[in-house]
Amino acid sequence: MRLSRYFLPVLKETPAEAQIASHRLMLRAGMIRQQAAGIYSWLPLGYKVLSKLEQIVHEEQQRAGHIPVLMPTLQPADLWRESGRYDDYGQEMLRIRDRHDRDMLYGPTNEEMITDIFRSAIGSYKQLPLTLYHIQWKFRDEVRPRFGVMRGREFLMKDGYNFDLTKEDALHAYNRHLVTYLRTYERMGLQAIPMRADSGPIGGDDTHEFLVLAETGESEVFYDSAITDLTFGDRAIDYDDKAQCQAILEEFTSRYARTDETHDEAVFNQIPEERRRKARGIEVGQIFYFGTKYSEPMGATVTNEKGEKVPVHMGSHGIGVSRLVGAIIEASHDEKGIVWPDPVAPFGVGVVNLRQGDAATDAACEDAYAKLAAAGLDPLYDDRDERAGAKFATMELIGLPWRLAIGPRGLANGTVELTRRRTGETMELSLESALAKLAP
RNA sequence: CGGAGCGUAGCGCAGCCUGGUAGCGCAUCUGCUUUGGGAGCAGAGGGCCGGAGGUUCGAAUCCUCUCGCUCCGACCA
Repeated sequence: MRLSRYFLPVLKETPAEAQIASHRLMLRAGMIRQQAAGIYSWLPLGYKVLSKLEQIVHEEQQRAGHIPVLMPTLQPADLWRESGRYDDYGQEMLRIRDRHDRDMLYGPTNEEMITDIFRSAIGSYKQLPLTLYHIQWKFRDEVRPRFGVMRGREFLMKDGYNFDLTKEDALHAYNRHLVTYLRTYERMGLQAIPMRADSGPIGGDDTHEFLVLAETGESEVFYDSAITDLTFGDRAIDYDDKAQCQAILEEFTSRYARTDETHDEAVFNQIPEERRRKARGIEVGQIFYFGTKYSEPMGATVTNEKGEKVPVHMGSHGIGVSRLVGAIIEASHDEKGIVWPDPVAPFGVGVVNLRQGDAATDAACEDAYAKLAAAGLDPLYDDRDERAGAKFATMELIGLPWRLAIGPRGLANGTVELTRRRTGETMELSLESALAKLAP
């Protein structure tokens, strides 16, 4: 992409309303524009990152055999009357009436609707297990939206739902989701720690929240520092292997890690003092097992081997995709701007023309741009008629992992400058060597 | 939902107390000079002063109502 033809409305000054780093940087980098309290348009740069996160989520869900669907944002109130949540949910649910005076709502979550879909088509235990998920916009009419996309009213969430014959199978689905989430967050360059949490209005017995440690997090968390040494890595996983998934759950949840809702000071104090950590975290996902809470009242049953109709065991599992954009920035930025982890960066490399209009420099930049694009590196070429300083500042603000600076000074020696955003480390080398380094 | 603020040019702000030509910086446009860390000079464009009522000869400014947004707290998949 040529910056001169792109839409990247960066701001030199910080809008007054933005309090935390991710919100400030998203506005300054031209990623989002606020349309109302807690409601944002996603501009090209932000949308690109959001799409990359979605893609990673899709890949990891489907790797585990979970099946994508897409449910609507608007739902009929009657479904929610069946589960009893139409009255329970409170004012966070945006209620709408259509032209025929039918009660509708903008979905804050989809347990009822997915249960309805399930019951309309599935009747036998032989069709289980089944896990369906979608990535769709949700609306929760928060009393006080804040922190940009971190606590918006409208937000993009992946929500998945498992249907199983027995509690044991459903708990395997729970474990399987935990495993997929560990890999998902790690692929995004994040450390998200599963912590025992409170189930809240979804209800249920078992639940873990995934938290990214960050000073601006809304949750207070307590953990054993040994847990931050764990990495998922590139493990080969058989998602149908119950023992393997169970072992991973135990590996990642055996150390103390809890939010303030479930914190137990006495247990916490048994950890050696030097490993006790109290910090703040951003909740980026949650998994639940809730059994027959919805299947029973809504009649989602299957016939088992003995010919009996039994309600299915369910769980739901969410990842806050739009919130993750903010969470990644909170976890990865410096005083100059965003520092994207490579896998989620909106562009792979930024090409900076240090002397726009100089024939030799322009030609060298065009050449580099074409080669980077051909190598699949998705370059962003800053070909604006700006001075070098302004281009550097923009590149640092939007946080691309690599910057390739080309100017007459280097060209005289046959070199370009390759700079790593995260470290600031700069190498002067030939274009060919730079290409080899970027696309080995 | 309690408390506190703020709405003036695309962004950041001043002006309001004490009523009388709507301003500053950045950004934008034009020209010239510049050109390796957010350039300089000269010129130009851009405003329903959130909205509606009211007071007044006259309202960005005073009064009333209203809408929107933000912050602190409570709440929060």
